[in-house]
Amino acid sequence: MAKSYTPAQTESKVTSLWEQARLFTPHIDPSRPRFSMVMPPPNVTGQLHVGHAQTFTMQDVLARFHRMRGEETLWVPGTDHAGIATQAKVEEQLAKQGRSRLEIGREAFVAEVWQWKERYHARIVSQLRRVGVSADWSRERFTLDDGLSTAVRHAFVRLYQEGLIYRGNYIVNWCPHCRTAISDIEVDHVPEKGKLYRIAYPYADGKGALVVATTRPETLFGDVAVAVHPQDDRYRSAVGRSVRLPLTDRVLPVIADAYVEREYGTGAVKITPAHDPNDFAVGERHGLQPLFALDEEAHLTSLAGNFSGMTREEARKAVVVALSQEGLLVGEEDIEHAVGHCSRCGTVVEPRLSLQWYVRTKPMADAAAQAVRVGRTQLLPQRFTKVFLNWMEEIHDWCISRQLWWGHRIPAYTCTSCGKLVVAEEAPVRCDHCGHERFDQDPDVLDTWFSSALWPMSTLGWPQQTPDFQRYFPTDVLVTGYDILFFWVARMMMMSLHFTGEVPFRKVFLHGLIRDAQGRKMSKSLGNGVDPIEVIDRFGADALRFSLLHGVTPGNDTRFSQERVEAARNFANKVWNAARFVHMTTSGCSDVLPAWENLGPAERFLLDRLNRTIEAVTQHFQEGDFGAACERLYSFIWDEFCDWFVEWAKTDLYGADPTRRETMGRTLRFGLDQLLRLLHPVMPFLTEEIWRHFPHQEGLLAGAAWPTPDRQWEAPVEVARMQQCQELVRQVRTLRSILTIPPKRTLRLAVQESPQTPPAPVLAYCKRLANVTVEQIDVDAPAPPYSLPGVAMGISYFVEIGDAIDPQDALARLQDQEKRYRQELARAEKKLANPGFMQQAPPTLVEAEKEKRDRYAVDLQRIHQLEQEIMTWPH
RNA sequence: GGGCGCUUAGCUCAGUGGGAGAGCGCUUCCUUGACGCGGAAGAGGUCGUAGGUUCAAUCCCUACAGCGCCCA
Repeated sequence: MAKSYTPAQTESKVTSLWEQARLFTPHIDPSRPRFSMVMPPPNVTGQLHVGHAQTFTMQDVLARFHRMRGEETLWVPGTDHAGIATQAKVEEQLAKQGRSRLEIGREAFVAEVWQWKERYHARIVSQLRRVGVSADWSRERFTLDDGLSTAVRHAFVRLYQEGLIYRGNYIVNWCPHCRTAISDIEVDHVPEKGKLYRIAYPYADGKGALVVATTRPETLFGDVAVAVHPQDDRYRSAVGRSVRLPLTDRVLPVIADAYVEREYGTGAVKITPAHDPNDFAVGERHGLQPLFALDEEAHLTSLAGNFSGMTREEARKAVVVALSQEGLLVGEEDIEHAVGHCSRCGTVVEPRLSLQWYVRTKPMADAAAQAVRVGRTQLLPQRFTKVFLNWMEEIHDWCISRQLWWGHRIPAYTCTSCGKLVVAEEAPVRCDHCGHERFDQDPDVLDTWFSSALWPMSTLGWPQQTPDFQRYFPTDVLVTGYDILFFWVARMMMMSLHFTGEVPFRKVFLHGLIRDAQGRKMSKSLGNGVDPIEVIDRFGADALRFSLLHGVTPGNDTRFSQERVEAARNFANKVWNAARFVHMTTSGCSDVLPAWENLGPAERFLLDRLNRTIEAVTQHFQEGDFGAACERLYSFIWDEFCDWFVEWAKTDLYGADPTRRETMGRTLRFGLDQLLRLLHPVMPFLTEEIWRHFPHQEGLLAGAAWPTPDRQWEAPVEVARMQQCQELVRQVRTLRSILTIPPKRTLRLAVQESPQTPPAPVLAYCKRLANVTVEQIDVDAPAPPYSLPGVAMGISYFVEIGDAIDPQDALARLQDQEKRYRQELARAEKKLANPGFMQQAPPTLVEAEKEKRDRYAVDLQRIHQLEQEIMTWPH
């Protein structure tokens, strides 16, 4: 094995080994337990960044973990067409070439988008493979595939037939830049400074004026009335009169409607039904015909006379100037209000009356909320449950039509002869109303999330009852970011429960977002997005994966920094070298663990620690706590295995006893074997490569069995003994450091025999680590010359310094230790003397406190003895 | 306005009702036969503020402050 781990050379090789073995394509076997999961499909809009790498690494860890546990594991990969986003990208590209989609037409444009899709799809798949995802590529899906499109049409038609999809003229959130409707949750509300204008609408009879308050004077050309509150005494006489609409010749009625807030502004509001949801409702109630003041690009319409053709912003200024010239601008007041922006392009959203398709969400939302309430689906961390339920309880109908070309075309057809609307999975051939044979299909497409909502079902074959669907649905786990809880998770819940009666997944692990080193969100405009491939090229895929999981808390955001990746790379190298050591020193040994009775204290210590690590890591993976799992793996491997066990092992490996050599060698190999299995889900390439250097029955590590804890490995006595050894070593090292004794110089260590003294084999492990020779002396034996005394967990010892010892110095050193131990002892005694503690603290804790007291009492007693001894030294 | 999260070592962040932790950085030492992408020894924190519950609070509760996110 090479001196350091070189990821570049091994990753592609290991990838092809996995693929040749076809380990990631499960075969249906109902006698086995099963684990299934769908990949949240990344958008083909662009390439992946490290945030994607994180979510897919988490999923990969779960897939590998469950596979190793012997479960028939399916992880379905795929990509999403991302209608509005991808269309915008391609339009941008065309614009750079001086072309536009309207110019080239729908068919040619869609062909362009498919080319874009192919390019980014290929890029995304190659990125995923480099990250190491162990998904079943033979089942890969794309939201616009035939099967998935069939599912979309099927769902649409059924919901329509059930009255859960309807078409209607309502106010939608209209993005004048994207020129499409968007749903409520695609609007970001941003507080902005604005003005509340007071405008005089003169009464038509010339007697005075009614002053209305508005933030949007430019829409006045769409006004159809002025409304006041019916109980507002100020305006009682105004109701029923008429006012003249400023800057126009039109005359408007003054109406009374309880929607008007008397306290806001002047208590009189202009009613513009085509551009405001509340005004629309008022218009409906009063039978008023809406008028469009703004067109689809938010330019003023011909109703605006001289102002027509202006943008909203231009028109506002111009209208205000014109009003003030006519003396109709009564006042303006600075205010702050929430303004809706298109979450895609940032343009201010224009509420606009238009004919759109909607999903009636209420019934489905109730079912979804109930499923979460009773725990059929569990959201983790749990705090997201409240957020989810809250949203579900206040859900609005979902506008699903988009005035785009890239997406699933709405399966609604209008007879060109009689105008009859037909909603059907396939285009109708003949109108059953008039017999005509020509239809126009609705030009619009569906919101991308409509198809995503079906993803866990449609990728498995739904609406067909395929073997995959029957075997793998409902899925077990969904891993995704909390940012798409409403967009996606909620909608999958609704669709799945409605169509199948089942929840789509039993658990949802919601994770946070990856931010840059300064804590900012990664974005294209900031240019702070990180390409996982660049990181992999520099540090290796395993280092990237580990860095993306280590130290993360479920549901919390994480900062990405190169230092973290470097630390992970160093860890990978550490693992590599531990394996290299085992490889070099134990080549003749089998990896079968020797019988327990043949194992020494160091080996038993290792197995005890290993046991706990297996338990902890298994539990953390099951709970989706990847950060905690990595922490545990890191400290077990680095601190316990490398820093201590391997160092102890050297004593036996380089020793003269062939039995010890064999026992230790086999334990080392076994320990490494187990460690590789535990680490494999997180660092699959490195561990698979190391695995190849050792002979195995099980084939690839990716297909090997997950370790199981063994109660027989619990060894509290040996662990305590080895901890004494660790403490003794640490104390000698500290002494060396303080006295600046070169590490090379071997010191003599004399250990007093006592009931607490560990057996000789344990003491023998101290020799190499502290670079000492060890001899045992009688408790009553005089201190060796030139030696400093100390006490370590019940062991009294003398370290021979070799120089003349100043008794004052030795005494001071002991007294310092005594002081610290006294404090500890006092703390323990104080607790034990507290009746409240004795009566109410858990008995185990009281016991532990007693043990602590006894331990410090023994140590203090030994320190006293040594102090007495020093007193007898010549001063 | 409602909800949620965060506030712990210089930086980035874990963590637990009962003796404050990691990584990086910093100081000193070490080319010991796995690893300098390493080893050893250290320095460094009134765990945001003020109350409360408890035998015991960094952890639970309340209020407040600051930062961030979501919803309206």
